[in-house]
Amino acid sequence: MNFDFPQLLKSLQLKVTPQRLAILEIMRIADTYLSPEEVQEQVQQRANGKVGLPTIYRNLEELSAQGVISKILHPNRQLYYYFCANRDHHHHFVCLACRTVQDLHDCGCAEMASQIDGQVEFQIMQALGTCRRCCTQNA
Amino acid sequence: MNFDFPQLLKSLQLKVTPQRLAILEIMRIADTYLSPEEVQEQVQQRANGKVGLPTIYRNLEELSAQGVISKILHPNRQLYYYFCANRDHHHHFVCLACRTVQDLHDCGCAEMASQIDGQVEFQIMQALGTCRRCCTQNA
DNA sequence: CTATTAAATCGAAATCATTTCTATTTAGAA
DNA sequence: TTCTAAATAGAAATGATTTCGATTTAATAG
Ligand SMILES: [Mn+2]
Ligand SMILES: [Mn+2]
Ligand SMILES: [Zn+2]
Ligand SMILES: [Zn+2]
Repeated sequence: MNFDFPQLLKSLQLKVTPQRLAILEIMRIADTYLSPEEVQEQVQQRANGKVGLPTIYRNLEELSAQGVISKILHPNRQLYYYFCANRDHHHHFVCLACRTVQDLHDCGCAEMASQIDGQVEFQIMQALGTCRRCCTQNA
Repeated sequence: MNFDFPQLLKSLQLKVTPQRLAILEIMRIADTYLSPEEVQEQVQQRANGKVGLPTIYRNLEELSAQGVISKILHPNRQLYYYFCANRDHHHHFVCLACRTVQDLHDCGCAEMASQIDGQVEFQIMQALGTCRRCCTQNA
C-alpha cells in the first residue's frame, strides 16, 4: 500500500485537501473499525480542526468505493470503515466485542464466482464473531 | 423445506397468526427478493386484509433470524428478504437489475472459518451483479 | 504571482426507512 | 369458556445518513 497519501489521492484524481489527509491518517492509525462519527471525533482531537460530518461520510464512501478502505458490514446496519494495508485479495473476520479485524486469505471467491451465470459486480464476504482474546477474557 | 407453514411456525414456537401465514405465503410464491413494503402490498392485494408495516418488519426479521428466509444485502442498505426452499448450506447471487436470486453451492465457508482465530457467529457471503438474462437484454 | 474554475467543504435542514410505544386483540392452553 | 402471554395495529418518534445552497479552496494556466 502506498502510504504517500497525497500521491495516492492524486492517482485517484481527488484533490489533496487537509480534511482528506486527516481522515486517511486517522484510518491508518486506527486499530479497529470506526464509525463516521468516531472518525470525526478523532480527526478533531488530533488535528484540532473541525471537519463536517457530511464531509466525513462523503470521503469514507469515496475511499471505500476506490478500494482504499473497506466497509464493515455490521449487524446494526450502520456504517463502519476499516483501513487495511494488505493489498492482496482477502477478506475479514470482525470481532464484535473489541472491534478488531483479522485478515482472511484462502477464500473460495474465484470458484464461487465461476458458478455464477451472469456478470458479478460485487462480492461480499465477511465473518463476524468474537476473537480469541475476547473469548478468553469473557470465559 | 417444510411447506406446512402452521407446522413450521409451531416448531419455532411462534403463534400461527393469519398475518404470519400471509407473509410466508407471499414470500414463498415471490420469484424475486422483496422489501418489507412490497411484502405488505402483496399481502394486502392477495389476502385483501391489512397488515401493519411494523408487523411485517417484525416477522420478516424473526423469520430471517430463524433461518426460514434469507436477508439480501443490498448496496442501497435497505432491507430485502428472499424465501429459498433449498435447505442445504449455500449462498446467493443477486441480480440487481431483475431482482432474481441464484443459488451458489461450493463455497469456501468451511475452510475460511477454519483460519479464523475466534468464535464465528455470522458468516456473510453474497454476490451481486447482473444475471445473464439481464446482460443479454441490455447488450 | 494572479486569475479562473471545478471540486470540495460547511452547517443547517430534510429525509425516510425502520423502530418504538401503548392500547387492543387473539392464539393457544387449561 | 376463561385466562394470559404473545402478537398486532396505528400513530408517533427516531436518528443515521443525505441533501441543499452558499462559500471556500486546490489545482491549473497564463
Ligand atoms: Mn485486511
Ligand atoms: Mn437459495
Ligand atoms: Zn475481540
Ligand atoms: Zn437479472
